[in-house]
Amino acid sequence: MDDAPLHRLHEFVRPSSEELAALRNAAADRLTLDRKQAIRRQGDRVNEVFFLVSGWVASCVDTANGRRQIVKVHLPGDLLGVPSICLERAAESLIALTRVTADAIPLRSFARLFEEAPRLGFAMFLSTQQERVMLMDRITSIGRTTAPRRLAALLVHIHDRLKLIDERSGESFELPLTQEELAQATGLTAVHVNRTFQELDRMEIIERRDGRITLTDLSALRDLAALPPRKFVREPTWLGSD
Amino acid sequence: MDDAPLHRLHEFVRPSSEELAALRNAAADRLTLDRKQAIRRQGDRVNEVFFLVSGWVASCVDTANGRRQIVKVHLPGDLLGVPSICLERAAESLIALTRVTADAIPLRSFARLFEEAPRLGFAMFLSTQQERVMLMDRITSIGRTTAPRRLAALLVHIHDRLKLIDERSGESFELPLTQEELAQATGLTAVHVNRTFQELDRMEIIERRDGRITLTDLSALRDLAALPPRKFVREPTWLGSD
DNA sequence: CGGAAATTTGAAATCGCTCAATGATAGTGG
DNA sequence: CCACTATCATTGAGCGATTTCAAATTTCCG
Repeated sequence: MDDAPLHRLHEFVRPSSEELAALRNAAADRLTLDRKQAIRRQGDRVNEVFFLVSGWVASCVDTANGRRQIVKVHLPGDLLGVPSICLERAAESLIALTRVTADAIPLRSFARLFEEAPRLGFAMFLSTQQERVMLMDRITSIGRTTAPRRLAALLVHIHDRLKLIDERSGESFELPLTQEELAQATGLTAVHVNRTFQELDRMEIIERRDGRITLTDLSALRDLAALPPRKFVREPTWLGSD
Repeated sequence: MDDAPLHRLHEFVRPSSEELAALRNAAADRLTLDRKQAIRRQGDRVNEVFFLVSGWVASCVDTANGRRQIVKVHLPGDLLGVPSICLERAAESLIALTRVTADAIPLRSFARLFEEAPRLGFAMFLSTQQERVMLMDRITSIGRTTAPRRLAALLVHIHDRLKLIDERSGESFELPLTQEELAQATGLTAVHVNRTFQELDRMEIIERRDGRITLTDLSALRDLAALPPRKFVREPTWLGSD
């Protein structure tokens, strides 16, 4: 009956059943969108956040001169649009990368969660810090590394997150991003992403076949990415006993 | 007696005197460091966060192949090292850009703030979302724009933040970053930062003289940066009346 | 099957990097 | 107060990674 994926904050605390109920109740209506459609657009008034039930979504920032950066690729279980709650108008567009279903959570309900389930609030705080670390790593990858490393970092990142969602997920998965979208995520050009893919192919550390990608040599790919390893805490001791 | 700058979360709520007291009490010991010294290093065990009392600090991520990205330039009033609370080992090094004084806040005390002053907790949540937006904008700047635009974006960003701290601060200020450090922040090379500065000089939108920089044509600089305008909310209505 | 979208290829241009050297500035100790 | 040193800023030349533009091919989808 409840087909919802595990919420991201399960990574940090194990929510009680009341807390889970509070989360469920917060959602107002459910959206369904096709690939390429916008859940909401940069500049829109901020009235809600979204819980991604199924499908992939990109958070995009568009510059004044019409260039688009994908700042985050969201997988099921993610909260979408949270950064913009501190703004009057949305910082990012939320664009469906696949067919998507998402639940809208009005800001008022979202804020109430913090009062009604403070532990959950703190878990969300931790989860946000995790997002910050991932953004920092992404900046580092884009700012300081070459195209093959950037692509490697993105692939490894997605791989690791898929694994977190589904333990059975292996080194082979569907990658529903076009090369144009991969370019927007890595700060490159579609053309150059294409050539870089071929380079990784040639090095035999990845394989591509009809929309699927296989990370043939995951550790080589990880080395190439050159990002520091990140080990996230679960139920940190300093959180206190209660 | 209390020379501490306004805490960043003042941007979102006006804390009560009890809340301010709780904040003050959370701090354990005060550190003083010289330029170039590390408050704490990437990979260190995470035991505390820091409140920056005076001076500038850079949050840096180092790649496995020895390159450094400055992911954030901190000004007085900032909390330092918060992203790493979700990790066992620090994601970033905190490097003093000037002579610095900072208060260490043990994680246990930091967590207690959320229980004792929940409104403050929510303000910190909002403040973190603001950080996320700024990281997203930085990624966009680095991933999708040219060197002059990146430098413009950084300068405008710092200008705006200085203004927030001190209303009297104008378009002219000390910039205590070397060109090497500016390069690490913008994803460029020191050499190229130098040439880009000369270009901005020639365009007469900035002026440089002994460590000071003047944003001669702020709006031109803003246009050049090409980042979307961000208007942060104060005391959002959806936060509820109490 | 037809048309649109996505991938791939090639060639040329450009932006930013590397390397190496020179100047400028500031701090240090004699 | 000056010589000495280290750090930082600046310059030049050549190179290389990535972009741009344009076209060809393949894949996807209705």
